[in-house]
Amino acid sequence: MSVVEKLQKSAVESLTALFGQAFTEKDFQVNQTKPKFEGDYTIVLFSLVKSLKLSPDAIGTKLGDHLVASNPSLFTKYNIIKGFLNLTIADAYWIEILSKYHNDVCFGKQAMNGQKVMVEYSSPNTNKPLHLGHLRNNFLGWSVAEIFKASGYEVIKTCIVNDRGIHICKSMIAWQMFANGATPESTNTKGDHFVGDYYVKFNEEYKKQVEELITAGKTKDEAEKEAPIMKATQQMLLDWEAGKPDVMALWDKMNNWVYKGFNITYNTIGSDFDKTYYESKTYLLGKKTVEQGLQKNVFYKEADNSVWIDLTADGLDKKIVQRKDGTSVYITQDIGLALDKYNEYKIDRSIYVIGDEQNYHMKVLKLIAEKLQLPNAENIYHLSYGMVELPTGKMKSREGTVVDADDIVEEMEKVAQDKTEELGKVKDFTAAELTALYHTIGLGALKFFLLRVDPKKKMIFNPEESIDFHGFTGPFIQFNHARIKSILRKFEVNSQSSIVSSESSVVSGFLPLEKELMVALEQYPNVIRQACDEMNPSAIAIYVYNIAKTFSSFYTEHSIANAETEEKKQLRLQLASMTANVIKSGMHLMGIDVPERM
RNA sequence: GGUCCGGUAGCUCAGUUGGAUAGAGCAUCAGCCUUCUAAGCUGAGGGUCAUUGGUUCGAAUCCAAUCCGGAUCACCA
Repeated sequence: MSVVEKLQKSAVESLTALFGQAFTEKDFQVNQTKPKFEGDYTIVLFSLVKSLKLSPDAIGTKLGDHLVASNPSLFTKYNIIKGFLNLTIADAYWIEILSKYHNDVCFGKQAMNGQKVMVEYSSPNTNKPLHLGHLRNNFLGWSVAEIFKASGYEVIKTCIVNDRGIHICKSMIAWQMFANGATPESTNTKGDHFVGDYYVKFNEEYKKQVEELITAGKTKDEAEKEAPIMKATQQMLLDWEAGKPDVMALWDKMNNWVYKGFNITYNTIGSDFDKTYYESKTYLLGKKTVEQGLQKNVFYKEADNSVWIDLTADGLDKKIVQRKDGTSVYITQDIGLALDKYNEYKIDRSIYVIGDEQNYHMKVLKLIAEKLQLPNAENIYHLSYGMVELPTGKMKSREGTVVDADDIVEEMEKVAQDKTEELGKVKDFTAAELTALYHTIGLGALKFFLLRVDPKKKMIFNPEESIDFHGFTGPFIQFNHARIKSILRKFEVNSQSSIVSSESSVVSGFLPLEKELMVALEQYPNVIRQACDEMNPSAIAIYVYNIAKTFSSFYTEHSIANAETEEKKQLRLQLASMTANVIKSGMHLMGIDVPERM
C-alpha cells in the first residue's frame, strides 16, 4: 500500500470515528504538499465543509489531532493553512516503506493478473522505408507493451504488414522499367531503400507522362487515367490478384528485399514482434465476414451487388464493405484480422497503435465488430497518436521532406559520438564499447524525444536543430545513472544491497533533497499504474526525468562519500542505488538502455 | 458543410477526479569545476492559460458560444 493510499485509509477511519457517518476516500482530495509549505501530503478540506457544517479549520484541527494520535508511527505532525491540512509523514515510515518497495518493485516481481493483451504496432507498407512517424509508432507500441508487462499482463506484440495493393505494384512496375535487373546486392543498397527508390521513380515517370498527355491536349483527369505506366500498374494488380506466376515471383522477390531492410531497422531500434500478420493473407477473411454479416442483417446488398453497412443511426455514414466485383476493402480485412487475432490468442484486450488520421476508420471498425457480435469487440482499443510534423508542416514524400528512420538514428549516433569525444571521459573504451555507447546514447535521445510527449498530441520535430542532449532528454537521465554507478562501484554497493534498517539512528531528520528523492522513489509503482491506465509512456518519461533532476541537485549540493556520519553515508548510498534502479527500470519501459559509464 | 482533436512563456512541452503564488527544458542574462563524472548545479527575466459568458468557497481544468489551426467524411490502404 502506498503512502497516499495509507493516508486515505487513515483519514477515512478518523473521519468516521470523529463524526459518526460513513466516508470514502472520494469525499476528500489528497495532494502532495507544495514545497513552500511544511508537510508531505495535504488533505483538501473544503469538500467536507458542506456535509459536516463546520469550518475548514475546525475540521482540520479535529482530523489532524485524531490522525496523529491514532497513527503515531505514520504521522508526526500537521498544520492547517487556509483549508489545507498538511501532514508530515514519520521519517521511520519512509525508511520502512522504501525498504519494502526496494524488494518488491525494482526487480520486477509483479504478480501476473491473468489477462492477455495484444498490442499491434508498426504496420509498415512494403513500398518504402520507415520514417520518423513510424518511429513514433514503434517506440510507442513497444513501450506500451512493456508497461502492460510491468503491470502483470501477458502481452503479445504483433505487426500487420501491408504487403499488397496498388502502391506495391507501382514499385514493381518501376523496377521492371528502369532497373535493368539491379538488386540491393548489386547496388549495395539497403533493401527497403532500394524498393522505395523505385516507388519514387514511378511517381516521377507518372508525372512526366501525365504532363506529356496534357500537352497533347488531354484533360488532367484523362491524362491521369490514361498514362501508360498507371495502366500497366493496374493491370499488374489484377494479375497479382489472379495469382499470375511471374508477377507473384516479382512481388515475392521485392517484398523480401524490403523485409531484409526492415529487419535491420527493427533490430537497430529494438522493435520485436511475437506474431506478424500479412495483409496478403488476411484480406481473404473479408468475404467470410461479409457473408455472416449479410445473414445477420448487419450488412445489406445494393442492386449492383456491392455490400454496405448503414451507420447513420450511430452518427456516422454508410460504409462499403465489399465491392460489386466481390473483392474486399480495407475495413473488411480489418474485421477478418480482428477475428483472427481473437481466435488464435483468446485475448482480453486488443490495442491498435495507429495514427490519429485513422480515428474515423477505427471507430467504424469497432462499431462493425460490435454489430457483428464478434467476441471481445468491446475490448478493441485504438491507441491513437498524433502525427510528427516539421516546423513547415506535414512531412511530404513528394517534396522530399520525409525524415528517414535510418538516417535520423545514424545522425543521433553521430552527435553522441562527437559529444562523447569532446568530453573525453571514456578514452579507455574499446572500439566495440564505444560503438555500443554511441548507439545507446543516440537512440536513447531519439526515443526519449518521441516518447516524452503525450501520444494523443501531434508533435513538431525540427530537423535543423538536432535533438538536444541537455535538460529534459534521454542523455541527461543516462548521465545521472552513470554518475550514480560510478559512486556505487567505488563503494562496492550492488543493486541487491539491502536498505538501511528502520531501527538505525539515521532515521531522524532528512535533508529536504533527501526527502524529495524518497517521496519520488516511493511513487514509482503508482506512475507505472497510471502509465498503464492511460497507455501513456510520457508519464514514465516525465517521472524518470524528475527523479534524475532531483538526484542531480542532491548530488551537487551534498556529498555522498563525505557524508556527515557513516549512517548518513549508508542512507545516501541506498538512495543513490534505488534511484539508479528506478531510472534503469523506467527507461527500460521506454526501450532505452542506460550506460554504466558515459 | 457533418464529425473528431487541438490552442498554456520567444520555441518545444507538463499541469492528476476543479485546489494554495500556473511549471520544466531550450534560447537569453548573471554566477559556480582543487572535492563522488560540469551531458551538471544555483539564480534572473519572460504568461490576457485563444476570446467571451456561465457553474462555485475556488476554473488552465467543467458547460455554452465565438475565433484560429489540424484530421477525417473514397468501390485507396
